[in-house]
Parts: sequence; C-alpha cells; structure tokens
Amino acid sequence: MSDGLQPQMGQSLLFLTDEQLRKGIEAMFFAYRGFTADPDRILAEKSYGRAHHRAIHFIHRSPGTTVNNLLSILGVTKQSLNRVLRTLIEDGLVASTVGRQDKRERHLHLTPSGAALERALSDAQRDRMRAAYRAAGPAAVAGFRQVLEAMMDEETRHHYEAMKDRAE
Amino acid sequence: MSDGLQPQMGQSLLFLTDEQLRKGIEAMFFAYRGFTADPDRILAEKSYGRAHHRAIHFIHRSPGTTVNNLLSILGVTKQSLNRVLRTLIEDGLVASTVGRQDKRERHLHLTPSGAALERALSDAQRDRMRAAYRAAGPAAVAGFRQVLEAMMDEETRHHYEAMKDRAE
DNA sequence: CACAATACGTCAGCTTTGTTGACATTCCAA
DNA sequence: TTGGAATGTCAACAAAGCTGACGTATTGTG
Repeated sequence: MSDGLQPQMGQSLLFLTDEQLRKGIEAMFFAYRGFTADPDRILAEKSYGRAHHRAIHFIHRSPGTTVNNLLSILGVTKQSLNRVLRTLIEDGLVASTVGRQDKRERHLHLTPSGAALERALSDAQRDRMRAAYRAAGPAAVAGFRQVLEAMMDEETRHHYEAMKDRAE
Repeated sequence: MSDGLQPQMGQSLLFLTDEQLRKGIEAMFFAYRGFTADPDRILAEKSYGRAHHRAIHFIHRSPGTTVNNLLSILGVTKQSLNRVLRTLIEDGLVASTVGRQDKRERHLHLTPSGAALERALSDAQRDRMRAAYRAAGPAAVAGFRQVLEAMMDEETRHHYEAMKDRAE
C-alpha cells in the first residue's frame, strides 16, 4: 500500500520514499523541540508558557490587532486566549484599549515592558535560527521555507502570507 | 543590538537578516500546525492525544525498546509517559514484555491493532509531507532537512542520527 | 552476603493550555 | 426599537506536562 518495493522509480523520485518521508517527520519533531527550547527557558523564569510567547509575538507583529484576529491566527478558542491575555494585561505587558469605531473590539498593544520581553524571547529564538541558517547556507534556507510553506493548511497559509510581506 | 540598518552586507548574507529569521520562525510555527493536523483528527476519534502518537511512532520505529530509552527520546518524565503507555497497553495496542537478560526492563512492541493505528497515523502524516515534498522538489527537501538538523539540540541530534540510518 | 544502584510502576498534587457552556455588552438591521 | 449577531469574559473541566515520594524487583559491587 504505502511502503513496499518502490521498483524502478526515476532517480528523481527517490526523495519521496516512505523512509525519506519518515526521516522528514522525525526531523520536524526533533527540530521543533530545539526551536522552542530557548524561549521556553526564559518563559519558565517568569512563569509564563508558550501560549504567552505566541500572543506576545503576534501582538508585536500586528500592533493594534483585535482579540478576534489574534484568535484566528493562533487557532485556539477565545476562552483559551483570554486567560493568557488577562495575565499579560494584569502584569502590564499588554495594553488593551476599547475600539473607537466598534466598542466591542479590544485593540492590543505591547507596553514597553512587553516589548522588552518580546525582544528577549525573539533574540533567543533568532540566535538559534541564525546559527542553523548560517550552518546550512542560503540555498538550504530557501528550500526549508519552501517545504514549510507547502506543509501549511490552506487557511493558515493565508495568515502566513499576509504577515510575510509586512516589513519586506 | 539585534536589528538595525544592516548596512552594506554582502548579498550572500541577506538571508540572515532579522526579518528573514522572523519569517522562518513564523513558517516553523504555522507549518508545525499543519504537520500535526491530520494525525490529530484520527487521534481525536479514538480519544488519544499527541503523546500517544509519539509513543506509538517510536515504538514502531524501535521495536523492543525499553521504557527508559523511550523516555530519553521523547524527553518527558516517566510519570508522564507511563500514563500514556498504560492506556495503550490496556487498550491492547502495545505489548510490554519482561526483559530476558535484564528482567527489570520492559520491552515494548506494537500489537497488530497498534501497528494498524500506527499505519493510519503515519499514512495521514506522510500524505501531507509527500505533497509538500513533491511541490517543493528534491533540492528544497535537502535544504529543509539540513536546516532542521542544524536547529536541533546536540543531544537530540544524537537520537535523530541514531534512528536516521536504521533502514537506509 | 549485604547493600547500593537501576528500571519500572504508581500515588498525589500542581501547572499550563486546550476545550464547552453560560452570560454581558455592543452593534446593526429588520 | 427590538432581536439577533458579534465580541469578549467567567466558570468548570480535560489532557498532558511537571515534581516528589515511595514500593518492588532485579542487578551489580564491595
């Protein structure tokens, strides 16, 4: 069915064997651990989690965004996001302001201390990414991004594309 | 400090700008969601979670592995793994046998129904991976793997390498 | 042999982060 | 103007991680 002999395939299709795909799956699993390891250490000190990191990241990326918009980017329920957001607001890292046009909306911004944490997390994560990029070289990086983009859900890719070309 | 003007860098270093790195970070985040989406759907039906998937994956990959070995691959505590393993054994998906040489060890294998679930999960995940690989092409795939490997922790990479060359 | 170390399992309790359900507020359109 | 849709909050629960403590069987060592 899925595995098997894979007889006389063209040399060019060898990268599509189940074994190659399995290696890719494992690489993805192990790499994601490294990807989150450094920010996780910083977050643990402040007793925050990855959910806080994600919220901070995307608020930084899209200042003034609404809760609803953040929700669809993060792909979680509003209740789940709300808990995280509440602690960030209480701790003075995020400012929530009532919308001027639509008063139901809350617009989210990082405060100076929120921006400072964002910077610390971002720096830690980028350091590792930079080392990996440097080790692999520009051609590999292009391929890396290509495969990742092809792996996203349709809807997710829209979010990604929308943000991609913000500060080109 | 980390961002800034980045003046007159060689063309060859443009892929290391903070903006490029940020895109890579977001690509990683969004792609990982796609990466887990299909198995998650299957798991939800059977009220299992990703933790079960990971255990099943690596037991399939290293049949007869011990609890301790699985622990160090997965990077979780034994209490956490035990909870998952117990349900898998109760449900008849995993068999745990006392070691022949060292009777303290338990060797883990997938039962036929465990192997069937592994196959279903694996097929779903590979389908997406295959589509992404095919869309990106062999050169991109090579780069993808290179960057991921460079992103791993030192210790994690050992686990990865050890498994990589099993069924080459 | 006695005893420390190892491998595994389990109990209790806590945290983070996801979920659903219920509800208040605000806006808009019939 | 009023009822429904949209936005956001509170409460309660579940999955899956964690620490700490302890029991048991087995192994290896002084």
